[in-house]
Order: sequence, then C-alpha cells, then structure tokens
Amino acid sequence: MYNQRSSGRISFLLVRDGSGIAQCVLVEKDVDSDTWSAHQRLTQESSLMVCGKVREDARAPGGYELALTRVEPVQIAEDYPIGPKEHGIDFLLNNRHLWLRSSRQWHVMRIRDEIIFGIREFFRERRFVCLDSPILTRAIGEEAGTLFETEYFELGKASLAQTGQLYVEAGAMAHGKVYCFGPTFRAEKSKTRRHLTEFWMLEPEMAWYDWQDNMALQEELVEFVAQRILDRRRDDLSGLGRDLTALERVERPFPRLSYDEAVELLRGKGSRIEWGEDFGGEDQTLLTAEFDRPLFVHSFPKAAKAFYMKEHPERPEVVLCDDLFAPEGYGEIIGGSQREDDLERLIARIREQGLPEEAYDWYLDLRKYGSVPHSGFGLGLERTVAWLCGLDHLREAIPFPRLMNRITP
RNA sequence: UGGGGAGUAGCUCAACUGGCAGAGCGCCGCGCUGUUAACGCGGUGGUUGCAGGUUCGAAUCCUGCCUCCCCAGCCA
Repeated sequence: MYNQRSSGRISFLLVRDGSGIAQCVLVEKDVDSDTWSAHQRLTQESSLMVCGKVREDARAPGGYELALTRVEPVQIAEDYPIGPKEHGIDFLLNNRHLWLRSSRQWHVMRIRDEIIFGIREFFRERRFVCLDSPILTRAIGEEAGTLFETEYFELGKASLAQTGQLYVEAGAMAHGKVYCFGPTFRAEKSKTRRHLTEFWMLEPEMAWYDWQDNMALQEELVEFVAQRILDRRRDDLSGLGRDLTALERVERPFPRLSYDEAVELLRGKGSRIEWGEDFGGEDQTLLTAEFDRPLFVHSFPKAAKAFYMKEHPERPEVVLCDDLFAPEGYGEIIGGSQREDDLERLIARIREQGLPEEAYDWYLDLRKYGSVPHSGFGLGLERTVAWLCGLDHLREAIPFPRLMNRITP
C-alpha cells in the first residue's frame, strides 16, 4: 500500500503492484465487517491482496479505479521511514533499498531499463557481437592511480576493471564489430554529481571504422536511445516532469567542433582556457549552451588523452578522438577514438606516458598479428540516464550507487 | 585533496544579542460516504553529532574530532 486516504466510511487505498499504482475504493456498507476492520489496520507499505471490480471514474488518478469487495492483509508494515513529505538526500541514500519504491525513483529505473535494452537491441540489429570483458584484471586502461586493488591468490595484485576497451579490441579482431556492457570501477577521490566509483559503461569496438565512422555510429545510437524512451517510456518521463521537447530535438546530425574551434569559441566567450588543457565544468556548460542537441568535440591535444588513441596523420600534437557532450549542462557522455594500430608508435606512446610495458604484452600482440584500423567508444550509462531523465545527480541513475563515502545499502 | 555550508523529535526545519527547546509532517485516539501529499479536534515524541572549555546560565561562544551536502580538480 503506497498511501491511504479516508473520509470516514469510505477509504481510498493507493496500491502498488510493480506495474503501477491503482486507486482502490472501499465503502464500509458494501463490504463484510472483517474486510472493513482489516483495512483499518493497514499502514503505509503494508502488503495486501485485494479483490474488486474495475470501473471508470473521472475522480480517480488515471481515470480508472478498483471498487473493492475484499481486502486481505499479508503483512502489516510498521513505521515506514519514508513519508510523503520532503527528505534530505543523506537520509534517502541510507534508505536506498526503500527509496526505490518511491514514484520518482520508480520512473527512473524503468527508463534505465529501457535504455539498457534499447542499446542491446541497437547493436544486435547491426550485427554486433556482445563480448564482455573481465572485471578482475591486470590491464590498465586509464590512470594507474585510480585502480581498486585486491589480492589474487598466488599471482599478486589484481584490480577491478576501469574499462573493457583493451579486451573489446581483441574481440573486434575476431568478430569485426563487438561491444561490452558492464560495471567499471574508478577509485577517484571525487565527490561530484558527475562521478560514481562504480558505473556501467557500454564500449563498442569496430574493425575498419575510422574516427569519422565512429562518430556517425555514436550519434545514431544516441538518437536511437532518445527516440526509444520517448516512444516507450513517455509516461515515466512525464512522471519525472522531463521537458520532452528538449529530447525530441535529439536528431542527427549533431554539431561537430574541432578542439581548436572549441577553444576559440570559448575564449571568445571569456573563458581563460589555454590550448592543450581539457575542458573544465564551466567550459562544458558554456560550449553546450550554444547548441540544442548533443555536441561533438574532436581532435584533442595528444597530451590530454590516453596512450591508445591514434595520432592525426598531419598533426602529431593531436589525436583522432571525440567527446560527445549532452545538452542542458549534463556534460560528457561519450569518449571515443580511432586506435593506434601501428606497433612501434603504440610502444612509443606507452613509454612516453610511463606505463608498465609488461602489462600490455598481449595487447601489443593485436598489432603484431594482422593489425587493422579500428575505432571504438565508451558511453557512460548513468550519465546518459541522468541526462535523459533530467536528474541533477548520478546517484539517482543507478539502483545502488557507490560513492567515495558510501558502500551501503 | 582544496574552498564553502550544515548537523536540534522518526522526517523536514525554527529558536533574535547567551536566558522556559518549538512547529509542520509521521505515529496514536476521536469525527467525517469521493479522497487527490485529504481534512478537523486531541495526544505522543529531545543525550540539540561527539569530547572538552568559558559562563550564574550554552542549541547559541571557544578548542579538538566525526559526519553529511555543495563547488572545484580528474573523468564516463
């Protein structure tokens, strides 16, 4: 029972069954005395079985209600902590296991589910193979300083994967087009609305795609997902109060700016960004405010990016990569690149960045045995969910958020 | 990690310059045959984050610690 309202000899029970909430009407003179006294014991979040007749009534939320003939309590809940008034975020996160029952969280999780299955369908239709990467690993895909480490039997240290990218590159050489989709982990000591220590990432990898083919696939995916939830989860979006017209504008083609152009635009708007620096939060907001749909920025300075990104053939200070920024201030949701497919250059990049070469022995094999041009990207699921749902913090975009200072429930 | 803010009833918050710790919601009781976060009346509810200090007197001032929130950096 989600909530109850009464007017003496007539009671209105809001009952949730997983598919939604229905108003049930109970009139004292129309039911037996056992049912009437049983319903009086019901408290918020008590579980129950009801029997009644569906009827149309304009006064019911949604236009229909259930006229009850019988109520059977299953369990009487006591002192349910989450009431119909406001609560603080700390309290709600401590009660996340119960907060998931609240309507706002309920809508978000249904949209998240639709996004996940939409993504899988998108790739299946395009003949990608789902090839999931290991979570326990020794490969270092990003910064070595943000690894969660653990003991691994007699083999020493292992860590939780920061990315599955190196593994999907291996998969792409076997299957052509692959993706992995699962949790990734970053021990970043950051407490912002844009970070979780555990988050889900979709990572497609495609043989024979150059960086432009890569961007074309990214925008096709993002458009597909946005249209998909508008089509199938419109009620949930409305329940969240999401501005639907903003989502309806998510149509290809998305605007594209080179990093050089973006810096020029930002400096014209008063930003003090220097060429070579990555965008700060304020820069991202300034940039995306110029456009009404997601924005690509491509061709970033090499120094600011990961070792595996391919150098621009005419400009060695730049790599063939792109970031996709969501509109409305939601920030980066995708990072992608064409990969360095030349063995010697790749080894040089690993040394330049001071990474442990021995950690990449099997990865370098991919360049020794039939290397081909290939590209891929990573899409942050929670950032995508937060944007599409209009949430102001990632912690509501995942069922049980893991933050620097929060490991329960 | 740096900067800012906060911690008082189960929850959300008040309490002026240091002077009786309060309200709404929840919960309990009564009333009400169409409620929409129902409503009306009555009741219940406190180690003021922790430890110490100043004072006739501390939620309020001082010292130390803890916790949470927001912003920045880093990133998806």
